[in-house]
Amino acid sequence: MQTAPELNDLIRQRQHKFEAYLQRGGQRYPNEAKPNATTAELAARYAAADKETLLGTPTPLYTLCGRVMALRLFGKLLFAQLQDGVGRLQISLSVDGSGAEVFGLFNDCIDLGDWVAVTGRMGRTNKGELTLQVEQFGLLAKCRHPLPDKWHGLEDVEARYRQRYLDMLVNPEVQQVFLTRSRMVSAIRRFLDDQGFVEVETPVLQLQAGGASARPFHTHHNALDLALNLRIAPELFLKRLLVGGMPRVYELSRNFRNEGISTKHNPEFTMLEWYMAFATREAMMQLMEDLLRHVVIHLNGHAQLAYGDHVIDFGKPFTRLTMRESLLTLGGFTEADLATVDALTAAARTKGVEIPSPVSSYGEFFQHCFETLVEPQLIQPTFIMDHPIETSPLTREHPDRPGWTQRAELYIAGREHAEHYSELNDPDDQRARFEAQRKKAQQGDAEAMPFDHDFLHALELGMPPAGGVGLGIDRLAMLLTNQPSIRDVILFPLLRPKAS
RNA sequence: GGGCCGUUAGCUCAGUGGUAGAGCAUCUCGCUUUUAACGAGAGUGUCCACAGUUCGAUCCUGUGACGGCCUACCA
Repeated sequence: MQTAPELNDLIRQRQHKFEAYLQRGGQRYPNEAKPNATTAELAARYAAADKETLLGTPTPLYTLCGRVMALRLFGKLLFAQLQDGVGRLQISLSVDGSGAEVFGLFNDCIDLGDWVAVTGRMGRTNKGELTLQVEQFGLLAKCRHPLPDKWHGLEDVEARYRQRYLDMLVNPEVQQVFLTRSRMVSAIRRFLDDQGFVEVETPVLQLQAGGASARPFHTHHNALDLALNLRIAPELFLKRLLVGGMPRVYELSRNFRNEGISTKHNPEFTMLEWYMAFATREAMMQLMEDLLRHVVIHLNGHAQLAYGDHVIDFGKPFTRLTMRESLLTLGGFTEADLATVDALTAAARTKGVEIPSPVSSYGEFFQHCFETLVEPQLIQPTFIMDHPIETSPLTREHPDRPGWTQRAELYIAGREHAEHYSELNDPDDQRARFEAQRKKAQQGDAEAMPFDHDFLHALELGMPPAGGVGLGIDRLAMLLTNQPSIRDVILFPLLRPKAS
């Protein structure tokens, strides 16, 4: 919300209270506040202390710093809730206990939302509530705007995303989501580090945005007068590091794709990619399974994760199906249906699959059938292997299954979460695929991958056989925090600016 | 990009073709043990914007802005 040029009454009242506080000797935005405890520490330390004990042997003086989040006034006594980022604790001020001057200053000048430092001793009320009995206080930072409803909080999703700070301060559970996300990322890093991987950082600003099929964001470097793109994937740089002799590397980083926004897509998103020399797709699948099981148990305490209406079990071995097998078992197709594109089209039509016109290649339509009929059923972690070569232009062909590739995608909760490959390291093959992409670009495909001569040069020096993985961090965070939209696990999701 | 829905007080929401209400928050008064404290009283609005229809529009119609959900591209 922009501050209106004319202050409304609620804002003016708060300013008047701030001015009154200053006139009565209060300090303006002091910098030296020093808490010696937190609400959570005191609640834990005195959890067992009863009222008489606290009265009989006074506790040390504690100073807490936090926001005033609730006020209950009884003439010469008041209770407030102090929120300090780790918890909430009741505080009280009274004419008897704090003195008329201190009580009056607080009562007259402190509003909901103000940051205060309060000093006092612990006690219990008649109802048994642990309470810091305040003897001195100071205003640290004034809250100059009225806060949302104490009961409902801030529910307007647009306001929550635009003003995440406000969302977090009135909806403390939002902080938990991002705390979980942070712990998840730490756990992933530790797991890979323990496996001998090295975390690296490769360019975000790239001459050519390669490594995926997506439209990039364009930018410009002034001093070099150079057109640059924000990366869409780190892949081609990480593979260069394999050439350079680093056998296990990963990058956990932001990527940028100039595409639509949805509950599953944000234009900037976080992806983990790792590459491991002398490893195959199968080894990558196993490592991914081990990683996810480790992270879920580490964060959750056990391997079963509630997500929406489902309970997802990371404890059992993940299901592994070729895409073809999944169409037979879960898609309801017969061997005969899968024999030709015409048979597949006819069978798909009876199942209500939308038929593109003209019907695409066998492989593209095959994958279309998979996405429509099978993907929504893949709630429990499932690896889908051997994609058609038509939909996987940069992947090794399967040595035993011509027309199919050594690729595997991990599906959880009906969504794609990770990709696993036996990486292509034959420079002649790679050159041919770059040529094919160049043709697509010339035909107007804005997502075709640019021809990367330097990458090809690196491959010509020899890249060891390797496995590679990409894992969507935001989507994993959605799973672990039980959030339905990617915007709920991104602190500041991209929104259109409001017209002023 | 397409479809559907939404936008009313600081917040959460009702509501009406005759210029609008509740709860919380705010203000005043009372109150020294509350837990969404309570009691009495008060104030609070560009009803998203613009245009049209109408004697009269917050309400009906159109256009636009922003958001949500679905869909498309994709991870």
